[in-house]
Amino acid sequence: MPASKTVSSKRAAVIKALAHPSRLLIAEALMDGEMCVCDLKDLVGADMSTVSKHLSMMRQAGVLVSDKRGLNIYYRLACDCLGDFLRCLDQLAPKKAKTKPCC
Amino acid sequence: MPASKTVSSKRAAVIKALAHPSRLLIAEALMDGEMCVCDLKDLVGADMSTVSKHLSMMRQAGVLVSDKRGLNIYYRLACDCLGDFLRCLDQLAPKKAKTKPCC
DNA sequence: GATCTATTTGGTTATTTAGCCAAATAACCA
DNA sequence: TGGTTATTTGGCTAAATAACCAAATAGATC
Repeated sequence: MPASKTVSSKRAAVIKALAHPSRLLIAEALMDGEMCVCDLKDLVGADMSTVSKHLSMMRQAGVLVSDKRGLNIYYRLACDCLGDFLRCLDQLAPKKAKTKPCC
Repeated sequence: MPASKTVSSKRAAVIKALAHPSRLLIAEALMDGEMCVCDLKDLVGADMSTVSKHLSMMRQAGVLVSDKRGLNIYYRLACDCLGDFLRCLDQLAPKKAKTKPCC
């Protein structure tokens, strides 16, 4: 496997961690600050075990960081740059239709 | 389905278009300028039909734009902002290990 | 019009992913 | 200690994805 491909694999794993509606929703919500799993479960509207698996996948990819306090586990974005990342996204997939698709 | 979720679905589709080693490799290569399918096939090292399906998926997501000239079809990035997007990625998934994972 | 070339499309198969339920774990409180 | 709450893990099934091959399409060129 060429070096350029293994690099792309690592990077693709990070992107994949955001490439699901629920996971992206979680990432967007965490831009405003940390949240615990039960709050994220309410946000996503899925089984807590499902949300938990999304979260551990995002943590493993390096996108999220977790922190246990009392009974709750709080998750937050690992990197501020994710905000820019998501804003770039809006240029490609705008919430409201524009005359030109991008840029 | 809540509005925030449909928005996340559209955005997730864009991210998904980059969330595969071959597709990311393609996007990275296209940062240097347009390429035709047969060149991208050599880059990725997969069957041309496989590459073609990746490309049409990326085009549908709004990430790529294509342009037919003569017998060839040339693909290029739809948006310059993708460069920033990928650079942010490097902070989360660096090519070389850093002491701290991010930021 | 026939043929060549580049690309896409359709079909099939193997693999991966996402979801839920039930059970396990871990921390707190009585 | 035993119970309660929050979260994770394991197991299973259904759905989505990626890969290949073969066939179809669409332009060039003869």
